[in-house]
Amino acid sequence: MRGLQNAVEPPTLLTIATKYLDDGGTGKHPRHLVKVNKNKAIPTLADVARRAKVSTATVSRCLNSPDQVVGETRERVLAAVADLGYAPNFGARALAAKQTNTVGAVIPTMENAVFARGLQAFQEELVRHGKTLLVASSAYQARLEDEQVRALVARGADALLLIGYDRNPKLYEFLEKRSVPTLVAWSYEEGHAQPCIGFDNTSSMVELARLVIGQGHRDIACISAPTATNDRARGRVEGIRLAMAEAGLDPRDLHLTEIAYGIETGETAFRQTLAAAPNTTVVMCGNDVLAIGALRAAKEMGLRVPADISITGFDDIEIAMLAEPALTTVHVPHREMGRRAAVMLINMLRDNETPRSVELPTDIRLRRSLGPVQ
Amino acid sequence: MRGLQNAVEPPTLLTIATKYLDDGGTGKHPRHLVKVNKNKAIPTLADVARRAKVSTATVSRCLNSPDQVVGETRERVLAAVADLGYAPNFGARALAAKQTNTVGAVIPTMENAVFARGLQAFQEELVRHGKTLLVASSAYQARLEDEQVRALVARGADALLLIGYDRNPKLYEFLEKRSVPTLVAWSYEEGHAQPCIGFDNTSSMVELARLVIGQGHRDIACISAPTATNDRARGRVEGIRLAMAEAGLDPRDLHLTEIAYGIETGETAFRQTLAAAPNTTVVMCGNDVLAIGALRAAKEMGLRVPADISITGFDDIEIAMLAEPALTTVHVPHREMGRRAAVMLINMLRDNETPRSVELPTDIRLRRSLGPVQ
DNA sequence: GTGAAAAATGTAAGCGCTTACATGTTTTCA
DNA sequence: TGAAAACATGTAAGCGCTTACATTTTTCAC
Repeated sequence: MRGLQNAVEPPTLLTIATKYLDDGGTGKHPRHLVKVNKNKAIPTLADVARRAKVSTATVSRCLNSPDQVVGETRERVLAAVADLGYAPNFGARALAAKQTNTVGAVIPTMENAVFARGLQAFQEELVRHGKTLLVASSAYQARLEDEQVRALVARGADALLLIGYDRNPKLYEFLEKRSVPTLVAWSYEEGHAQPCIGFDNTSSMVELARLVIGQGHRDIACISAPTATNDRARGRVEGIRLAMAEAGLDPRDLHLTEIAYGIETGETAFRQTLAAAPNTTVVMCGNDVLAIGALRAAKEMGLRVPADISITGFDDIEIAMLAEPALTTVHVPHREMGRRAAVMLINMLRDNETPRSVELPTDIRLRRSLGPVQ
Repeated sequence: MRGLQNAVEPPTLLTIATKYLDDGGTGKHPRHLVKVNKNKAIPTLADVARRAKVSTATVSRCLNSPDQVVGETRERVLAAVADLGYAPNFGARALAAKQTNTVGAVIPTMENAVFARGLQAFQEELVRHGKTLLVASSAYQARLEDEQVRALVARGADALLLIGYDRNPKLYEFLEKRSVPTLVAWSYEEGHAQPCIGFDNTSSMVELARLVIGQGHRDIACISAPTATNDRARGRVEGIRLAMAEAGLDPRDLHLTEIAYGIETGETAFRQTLAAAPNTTVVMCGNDVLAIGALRAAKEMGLRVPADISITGFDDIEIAMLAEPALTTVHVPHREMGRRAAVMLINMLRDNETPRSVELPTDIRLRRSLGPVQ
């Protein structure tokens, strides 16, 4: 930021001299350097005002609401701004104006394409409205997420985008107390104080599971991220169970393995699953990354997909389509979610009111990795 | 941010009453609301100080250099902080301390896994040092990048991470003038004022091209991102040419197609390439994403890879290994690059000096998509 | 126990903006 | 033509921190 200069540069001869001489010996400024505008000190509003022979208020108005200033004056000020290479000091502006024009987002990780995509669209839309994005990631850890949220708020985030609803109620209280508009994405659930934009993880998975069951599968296994602190993962597992119950199967028969997201972990979980439940005919995975791992493990084990075993994913990231065989999965409109999340948050900031939550549709992408039971 | 509350909430009865009564009728505060700590006004440092019965300086020290405060006092202050739910005001802190503890990064896009990965590692390392990440993306457009860099600086970024060296010299001047420490990543080139961390795009590609030529390929085509404003893309193409010259081939015979990065664009470019240069036996792509597109197009065209045509990529993202056939590519240590970039930038911020640039090694991942000429 | 040095804490001056209100100047129109 | 309204600009009070320097308290060698 602008003042940095003073902090990082060793005093030059000029500034040192200034230090002791420039207050005219009155002793009124015993401790602070007086700015010397040569010597590349960074210009302030006051410098601009002086040069343009107007008050600081007028300069400020020129910059923030130019139509309040008459043409001639404005030009003079703008010329001074250009001459001096002036740019406003961020901290001062934030302090005085009580907003930073910065929006924070805490996501599990940028390494999963779903978040990278969503965030990219989110950021693009923010820029369009003159906002900047602060990013932090939680690595799917509640404690880290908590810290990051607080850090972003402390860093002046005017509003926040969070993924999913599961988190410490204290954190929501904190956000409430600080009146930080917060939007939840990647989930759609009724009955929360915070608005959301997302999709219904449960019913999306119900739909996919119906399709799976329709193919004759009865021995279903699921590889999921840990469900205890992840409402999206929980919803997806629940979806499978609901569809099973609906089809007259016992939901308790679902063979569930919980493991962190990752290709390697997906491989591991797949092996474990088949070791523990050898009759499994389909492995429904909590996301595409796990499914890719499962696919790879299946290949290594000499199993043909889908002849010997079917595998499904969730998200429809690029890999899903490129895998061999291509992955049956649930397509989620990540980019749209990101873009619209930005719009909602900007409106919340402007109108200071809670908007209606938005449910986005998902759809099944039926590809070769899912086949009928042999 | 903190003071937002005043700005967005309509005055309540309580605050209205306060407005006119609370200065004890002295008229000393005719225009400003006096804070009412009930009624969810946001606590300030002064509130904490009052409650802990210490000075604001002590509270500040507790928060910023706790070891300067004796145990008992510190606990009392921290208790007050917790009771009040205090968190420092960002703008005030930035203004007074002349730094934001915020680092900016402008990358082409988060949607390419290489940047997502690098940025993820970058961010994790920043967090470890108490810094926050400001992100913007340029979509590979110079003008947009220029704007974003200026925006991040205006938003108080203490330091900046940029991708590649190619950009308007004016922008470098600007950064120089504002003394914003800047690190260039994804490139390694000598002779620039800004330090960098990255790899030598040219020599990495030379190595891969040697391997290709070693397999007997003579009719080489290349699909690259536009080279005019992208030193990395330019270096890679140059690498192919160098290797050709070295092998006694005419570098001008390289059939080059420039197109934006993307799977679809890769497909398109591949078709164009084979239409224009049907004797091509290998298509070397500027990155993995283009290569995946090429691979797909080849399949659609009924070409066997590598029997009929070889294809190579660059980056070694996840998809490269999962593709069918798996992609021969140049492995780049993106995560390490991101992590170390953060460390370098933090050191630059601390020591206020330009560090030595760091060259990271790359290595070839030879996989099935490259084979000998038939 | 004493005095000096070290450690802890307090005081208060900014940091560079925004903006409520005050003041001065030009329009408008009866 | 003159009073009111509309407009342009100025004045100066914060915004909530950090930190240089001042003051008070503790520590410790002798």
